[in-house]
Amino acid sequence: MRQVDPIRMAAWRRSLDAHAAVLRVLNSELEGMVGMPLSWYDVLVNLEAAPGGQLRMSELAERIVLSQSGLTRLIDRMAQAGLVERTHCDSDRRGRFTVLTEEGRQALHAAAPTHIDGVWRHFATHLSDEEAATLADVYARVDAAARDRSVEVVD
Amino acid sequence: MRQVDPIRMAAWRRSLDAHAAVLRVLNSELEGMVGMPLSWYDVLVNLEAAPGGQLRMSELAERIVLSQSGLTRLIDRMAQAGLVERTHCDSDRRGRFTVLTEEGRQALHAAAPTHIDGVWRHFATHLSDEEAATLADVYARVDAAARDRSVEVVD
DNA sequence: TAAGATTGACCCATCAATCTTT
DNA sequence: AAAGATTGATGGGTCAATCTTA
Repeated sequence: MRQVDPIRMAAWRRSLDAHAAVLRVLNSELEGMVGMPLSWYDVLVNLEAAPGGQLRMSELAERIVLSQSGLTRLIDRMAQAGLVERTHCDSDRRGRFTVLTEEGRQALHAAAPTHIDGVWRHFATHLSDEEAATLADVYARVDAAARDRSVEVVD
Repeated sequence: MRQVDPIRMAAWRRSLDAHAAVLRVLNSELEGMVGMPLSWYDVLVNLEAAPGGQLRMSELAERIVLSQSGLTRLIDRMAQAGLVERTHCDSDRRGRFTVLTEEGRQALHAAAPTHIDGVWRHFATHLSDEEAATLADVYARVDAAARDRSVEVVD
């Protein structure tokens, strides 16, 4: 069992609280301005960045860090709202694609300015260039390690 | 409306995903090893650090970034399990205190090694000393700004 | 009237079980 | 039997309304 030094523990606690606080504000602003929860926005962003505007359910679930069942229900609601559609995968008929609709693309573009402005005001404006680079670097490593628990060694 | 440069946006997205992934692992490990969710652990840590092992509901809600109603229900469950008790505040009888019980203190000490070890393996071990100091510093500013939305200026 | 806390109605996520396809 | 996705049961969170005390 390892100990964690005070500086690293402070980094952990501060980042936890700050993330919770920022997420709460961003969610509330996006919901209030364009009536869209942040979880929907994340799905739309990932779909638009994907080739053909479509992703497998399992792939999408992994990207937005959501359980498969949680994603099924999230996509249910978004499909109900017309922002995405489901199609079958020809090569493997167990799988399904979630496809961005034109309406979904427009909703994303309508929401983006509010969201990006919020990220600026509540997060990015507080970082120097060096700090931003450090965060991007650090969290790329942390993220990769947490997602790939098979490399976990008790040490 | 501001734009956010690619480095800061990368810092934001990476930190979001990494936090979600790390929280998921820590929660799962704590739940599996000692049968306690992370939300309970956070409450216990805050109570133990407070003078007299007690905090007002509103104060506790703010610290763990939870709505007041959410906290009421969280404390309901923890009191049911015997880890905390509620008392009334003499000077202002609208308010109530949540007090750490001896059982709660023991549960915290039983859970701490697992949690601290998890924070080390999934987060702290990936940071250099300089990076840890940077994160603690950055998130102290971000947290303060997000909590105090009254200082928010559209700019 | 306002503040602190709680409750009711509702939304959303997870685990375990299930169904289909490989 | 295993993988991809979905469903049922359940736990836990938020907003708006309510109750009590200041």
